[in-house]
Amino acid sequence: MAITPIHSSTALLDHLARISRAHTEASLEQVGLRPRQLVALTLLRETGPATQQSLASAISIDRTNLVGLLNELESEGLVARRRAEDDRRRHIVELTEAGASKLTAAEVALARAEAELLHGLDEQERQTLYSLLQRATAGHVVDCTAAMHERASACVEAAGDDPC
Amino acid sequence: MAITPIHSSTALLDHLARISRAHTEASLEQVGLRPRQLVALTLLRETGPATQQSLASAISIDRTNLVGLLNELESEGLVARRRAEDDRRRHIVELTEAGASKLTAAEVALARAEAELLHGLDEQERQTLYSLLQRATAGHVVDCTAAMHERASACVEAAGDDPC
DNA sequence: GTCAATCATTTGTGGTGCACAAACGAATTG
DNA sequence: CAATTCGTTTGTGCACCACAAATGATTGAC
Repeated sequence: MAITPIHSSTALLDHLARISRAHTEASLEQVGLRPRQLVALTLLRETGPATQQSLASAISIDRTNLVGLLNELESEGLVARRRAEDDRRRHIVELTEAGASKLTAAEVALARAEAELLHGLDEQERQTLYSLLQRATAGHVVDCTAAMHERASACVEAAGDDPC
Repeated sequence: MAITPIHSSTALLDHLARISRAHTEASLEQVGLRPRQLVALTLLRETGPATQQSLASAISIDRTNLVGLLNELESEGLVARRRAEDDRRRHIVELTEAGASKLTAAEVALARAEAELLHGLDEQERQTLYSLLQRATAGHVVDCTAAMHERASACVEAAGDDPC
């Protein structure tokens, strides 16, 4: 008989995300980012340049709310919008170098807050958690073919840009 | 040299919690609970009867917001408030049988939505995720001694109440 | 060349959840 | 008896969000 957990992760996810927000908000403020901006920059780094449609889908927000989010990030030079060459209706959004730096700085700033947040877990377990979260969220990214096309040509440029 | 993840879990936690909410809201609505209520009932089950102060701390919400939350849960018979015998200023909040049933029903209803949410993980990984989330959140529960005292006497009554 | 459809934008409304503040009454403590 | 604690009430404002309608630029089908 298959063992399935009778208790669901939903409430705990919600709860931990909320505790996380409380722990990390001061660090994020120091770096000058808000939670939603951090998520957007993180997903943009992971997915690579994307259309607004695919980015909205990846972040799971309404495209009208995405416009405002990108306006803020663009006005700070953290992302850039440019017209797709093959369809000028579309914008391709990409992380700028300033954005990548800011994201790295944010993660450095968050490290201590996150160590506190996850103090009940050891180092190995923290890495397991990150990996599981990454794979769970990766299962929900939707790529439009146009964005995939752009990514193919952007990959070469981005190859030397890995923040590791 | 210790390897520490350069990327933090904060953004992914936030993101997965948000996707989770989108996936599970229909199921929760069917059961007649809101996300915040689910979290409160879940933590109440895990911590046992608690003062409002310790519950607010466990859920990480302002005590003035907790009042409204408990009013809703109490009016539906899902929790009960009673005065602490040794300090009538305090209320002890506990899950009722109706509340425990509703929570179990909610988890059953959420099972499919959660399977979709976590389709990128296998069964073992889902259980690992649950365990890590539980231990990460457990590290943040603050118990007042009065609540602990109440729990000692409530434990015997609750022993036959485990929904497993 | 025209028209329908698409992409992004703008403007707007209303909602949830939340932090924070001030004030209050009941109850406890010293 | 006064200070403190616990919970409550009322209030404000913010971040984030879903949803709707309308618009202009652009593309694609015919």
